[in-house]
Amino acid sequence: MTRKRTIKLTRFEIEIMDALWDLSSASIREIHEKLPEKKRPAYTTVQTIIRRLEEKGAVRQTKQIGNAHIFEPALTREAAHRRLIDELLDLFGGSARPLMAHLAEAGKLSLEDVRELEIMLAQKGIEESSEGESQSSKGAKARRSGKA
Amino acid sequence: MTRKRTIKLTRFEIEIMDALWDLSSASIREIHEKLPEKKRPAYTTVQTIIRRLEEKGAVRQTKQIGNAHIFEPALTREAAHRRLIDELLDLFGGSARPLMAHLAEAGKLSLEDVRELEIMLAQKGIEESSEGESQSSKGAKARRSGKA
DNA sequence: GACTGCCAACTACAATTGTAGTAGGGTTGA
DNA sequence: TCAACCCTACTACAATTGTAGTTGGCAGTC
Repeated sequence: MTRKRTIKLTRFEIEIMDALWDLSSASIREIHEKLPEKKRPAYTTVQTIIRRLEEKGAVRQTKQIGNAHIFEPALTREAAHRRLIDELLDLFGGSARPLMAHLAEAGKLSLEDVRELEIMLAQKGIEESSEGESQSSKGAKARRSGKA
Repeated sequence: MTRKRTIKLTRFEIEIMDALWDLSSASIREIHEKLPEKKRPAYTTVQTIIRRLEEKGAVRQTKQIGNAHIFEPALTREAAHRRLIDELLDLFGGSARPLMAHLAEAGKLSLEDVRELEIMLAQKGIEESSEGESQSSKGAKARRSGKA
C-alpha cells in the first residue's frame, strides 16, 4: 500500500486539476489560461497551487520545454471523484440511499437517469456474478480505520 | 431572500451539528458527550465550534438552564445535506449522472436502491404534473450567481 | 553582448479551521 | 458562607488554504 490513497484536494485545487485533466499535460501558463476568466487568479497563484499539488502527489512534472515545466495529473479524475463521493457518503452515514433521495427530491435526478442507471446496474450484476466477485457493500466501512 | 443560504460548514462542524441534530436541543456538555469517544475533542474545542456555528447562524441559543446555555440547530440537517450535495454536484459539472454512475460503479448502490428510487420518482412525477410544475434540471445552474 | 520576456523558486500574509488553555463568574451542596 | 464545580468568555496558536509579490535565471533577439 503506497498510501497514495489519502490525497485530499481542496475545492480550488480540484478546479486546477480539472484544467489539467482536460489538457492531460500542460505548462502552468496553459493551465492558468484554461481557467475561466471570471475566477482566474494570478499566474503565481496557480503556480503555488501546482507546487502544492505536486507535494501532495496529485500532479507530477514530466518534462521541460525551454525552461518551462510540463505537468500531468498523477491521479485520475475518477479517483478524485471517488474520493469526493466517499467523503460525502461518510457524512451521510455511509449509505447512498439518503443521498439518492436528496437528489431525487431536489429534482436533480430524472426518471430516465434512474432507468438508465438501473440497466447499468443490472448489467453489472450479471458480469459480477459470473466471476464470483461480491463487493457490494463492504467497502463502505472497511475503510474507516485510518487516523484515530 | 435572507441570505442565510450561504452557511458553509466544515467537516468537523458538521459532526458537531450531527450531534445537535440528534439531540435536537442541548447544552455544550451534552453535545460533547454525544461525540464518539475516539474522536472526542476537548470540551472547550466543542465550545469554540459552537460559538463559530452560532456566528455562522447554524445554531442558535434558545434558553439557559442554570448558567448553561442550551442550543438548537438553526438549519435542518436536510438543508445542510442539500448544500453538501449541491456543492459536490457543482464539482461534477452540475449533473447528477456521473455521480450516480460512480456510486453504482463503486458498489455503493444496489439494484434495489435504484428500483425503490425509481418508484419514488415516478410517484413524484405524477404529483408534479398535477400542479403544472416542471423544475427538472434548471435549478442546477440558476443557482450560480452568488459571490463572484 | 546587452535587453526583454517568460519562468521557476522562494517568501509573504490574511483567512479559515482544528485544537485547546485560562480566567472569572454563577450554582450548590455542605 | 464558602469551597468545589461547572460554564462561559476570551485568548492562543499551529496547520491549511487562498492569494500574490519578488528575485534571479534562461532564452531568444537586436
